Amino acid sequence: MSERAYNPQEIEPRWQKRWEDEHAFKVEPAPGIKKYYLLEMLPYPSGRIHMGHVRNYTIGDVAARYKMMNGFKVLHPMGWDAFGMPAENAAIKHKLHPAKWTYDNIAYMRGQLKRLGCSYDWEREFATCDQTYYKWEQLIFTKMFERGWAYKKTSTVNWCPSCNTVLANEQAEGGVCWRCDSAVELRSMSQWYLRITDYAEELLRDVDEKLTGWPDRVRIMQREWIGKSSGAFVDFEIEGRADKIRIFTTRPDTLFGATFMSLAWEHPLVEELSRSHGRENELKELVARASRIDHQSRLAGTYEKEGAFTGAHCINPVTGWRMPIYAANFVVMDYGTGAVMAVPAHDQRDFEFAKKYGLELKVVIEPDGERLDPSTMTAAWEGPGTLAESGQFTGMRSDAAMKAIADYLKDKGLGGPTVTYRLKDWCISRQRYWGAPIPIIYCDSCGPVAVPENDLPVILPHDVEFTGEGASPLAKVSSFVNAPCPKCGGKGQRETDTMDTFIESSWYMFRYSSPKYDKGPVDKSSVSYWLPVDQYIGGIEHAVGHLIYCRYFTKVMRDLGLIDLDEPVANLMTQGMVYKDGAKMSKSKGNVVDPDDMIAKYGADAIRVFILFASPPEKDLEWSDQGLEGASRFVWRLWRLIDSWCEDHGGGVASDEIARWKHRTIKRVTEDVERYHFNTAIAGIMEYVNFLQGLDLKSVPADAIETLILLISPFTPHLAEELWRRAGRKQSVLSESWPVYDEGKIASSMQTIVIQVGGKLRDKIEVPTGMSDEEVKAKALASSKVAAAMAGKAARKVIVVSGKLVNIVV
RNA sequence: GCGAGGAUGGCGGAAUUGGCAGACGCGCCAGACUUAGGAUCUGGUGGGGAAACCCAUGGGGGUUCAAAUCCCCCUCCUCGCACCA
Repeated sequence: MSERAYNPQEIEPRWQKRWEDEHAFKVEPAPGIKKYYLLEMLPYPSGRIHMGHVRNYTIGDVAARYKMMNGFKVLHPMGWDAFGMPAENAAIKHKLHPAKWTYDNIAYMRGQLKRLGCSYDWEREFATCDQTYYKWEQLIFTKMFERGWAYKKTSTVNWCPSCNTVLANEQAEGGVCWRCDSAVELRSMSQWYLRITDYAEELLRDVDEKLTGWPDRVRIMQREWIGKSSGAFVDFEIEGRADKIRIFTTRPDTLFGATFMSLAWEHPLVEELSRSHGRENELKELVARASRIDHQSRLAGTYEKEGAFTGAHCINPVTGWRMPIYAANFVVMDYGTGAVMAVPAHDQRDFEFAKKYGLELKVVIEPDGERLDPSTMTAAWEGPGTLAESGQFTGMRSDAAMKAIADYLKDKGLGGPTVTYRLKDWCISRQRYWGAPIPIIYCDSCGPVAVPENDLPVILPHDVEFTGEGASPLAKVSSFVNAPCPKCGGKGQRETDTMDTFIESSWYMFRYSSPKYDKGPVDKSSVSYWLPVDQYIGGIEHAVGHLIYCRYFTKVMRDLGLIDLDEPVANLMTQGMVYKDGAKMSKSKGNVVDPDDMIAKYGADAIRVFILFASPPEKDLEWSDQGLEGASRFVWRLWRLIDSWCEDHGGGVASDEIARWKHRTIKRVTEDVERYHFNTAIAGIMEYVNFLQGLDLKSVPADAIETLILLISPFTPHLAEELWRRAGRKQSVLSESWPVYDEGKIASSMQTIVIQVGGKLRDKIEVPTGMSDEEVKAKALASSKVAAAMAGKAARKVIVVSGKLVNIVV
């Protein structure tokens, strides 16, 4: 056998260069031709790609190449989510400028992606830290500001008193600073917010109506994240004061049973009420303990419910009951209004609290067939029932009373029906350098003013000192800070916070449609051709964050008139993680497998085969060096088979059997690729290869081999191109059509029928295809094995499944 | 606690509609070629049994001629949410 050794280290770079030189993956809109937008989630340029990236991009690349061969114009772009903290940390630690660190990383990682052989249109590449990108993001922000969709509000941030800096939540886990382990403090700061809650209802509705191509798991997570809850609000008068306490409840039917009031300890009224009643010491102790409850025990619910009486009372608006006002550690400030009317007889938390502090219970819902006695109850009754001691509503069913009481409150001006969302407005201020500057100038006389479009972008200044201390690094750059007011020309100071990097990744999929467009964020006609994304692929970890924000931005951009689209992504796939030795790959565990090493040793095609074959895309994948060896062996086998055939083939004529195998394999691989079952698609190709290997290659016709090359091309693109030329073809496999199967050629003249007796396999017979059920039944009953199994008993019933099986019931 | 998903050989996994359980691959065993094999090729490989056969898809029950697949109960694992009023 004369054979040339398979040499991926030579073949792969050669084909990668050729694709690049020939702009093989460059696409432009072609009206009238079907398009396909395939997108993988924007990577952060951390330095090197990891196996999770390899998996993500390999899955995407197979789908992209498959669609190309099916005649689609495929938009398959790649770029960089380039702003963010790691760049700044590198600057602090290694004295590298974040821009240099970032662009160096991008250059290296771009090379890695090219070595994987992915089919990206590199001419559309951009980094989100490019001025030409964030300029348009700043424009979108100013338009939102002008409409009141972006606003400032005071809220708390994590502050490390030792490092003298603001910490992100992930840097303050467990309430300690990630760098120095000091206890983290909370500080009030004025920050920018986006009114995502204005879109809560539409975001929720479209989860059901428009995200039909998304996994249910993600849709459920989004629904819960938005967290819509219907109920009523009620205003309670405070004794001796003009202001009121507003509460939200999902159980207005229990209003007549409200006997005290619970406020979050951060509630603005708590301190004032306690002070005016001389009870600030008691409150201080509660706050000291409550603010120390860490995230872990809050989740586990392992801390005790406790509270502090403020000394003040409010009045139940329907009963006139004097309700003591407590600060309670289990009421959270950032849901509803941070105030809860306590109904101890019908809410378990309130029940426990009332027992601890000796507060009164009032039963207002009687369960069916049972009478509740406040003095002997051991738990709250939270179920439905008939209203008792509830004025005009007494005797009404609780479900009907919910609406009736809410409507009554509205009539009397005491409250009314309302809905509450768990979703909160999006805080986008970051006290960081490496982000897009928020384009606002504070003027002493005009207040905050948006930077006009002509003055955009507000460029991030290059020369900044990175100490890791202080609040916003930009605040120390006077040349940046001082700027005239765009309105009155007077003295002004720039906003020195930068934007959350989730903003960049919220609209990049639109920018890819017209990445060089310089008259606005996007060219509307390009967006209408390419969008929505037909297939989006990425990690499940973005199920609520990124995937809600980009949906929100789509609606905002639509309402700003920039695009005509309600949802950015038609179909979503969330791929599983890559593990090694049962754990997520990480430097600290020392179980990282470096893609570069593997490419150098086995070639990209072998890695692609391994990663696709080892597990279906949605499931987690366990890395296996032996599995990779096996994939590599298969690639070698493919090479040898086809190479040997090219060396010496005798113009064979297709036998029925070869044709049957060919068409059957095309069918199987096509159907499996369509539903993203790449592991079984590859298994099907392996079986075909096993079959061909058993033949005298001289008898194998060209179409059998050519079909094989085309079928493997999305999986092992370099190998396919090389072998395609070897087989005498001049054009790239990319310009070939995906093979088509002929159902008529798949059918065999004989078929195997399984014979069961009492549901157990007893024999198999070969019959001509299309034999009638009656004849098959007769043949089955004639089998000697069947006779033995029946042991002389008569058949009570015979079930025949055409072309498949006969089951004889005795 | 609530919600979602899952459990199939030594391992990864397959079985599209209820119809031959274990495709394909890894590993392992045997053989061929070989100075050599961690290369390549051939064959074997769920468990028990000499065999006929029997047992087997986390455990238990059920529906059905027929169940990995449908229904009920239970165990364990993974993920998400969580004092949300």
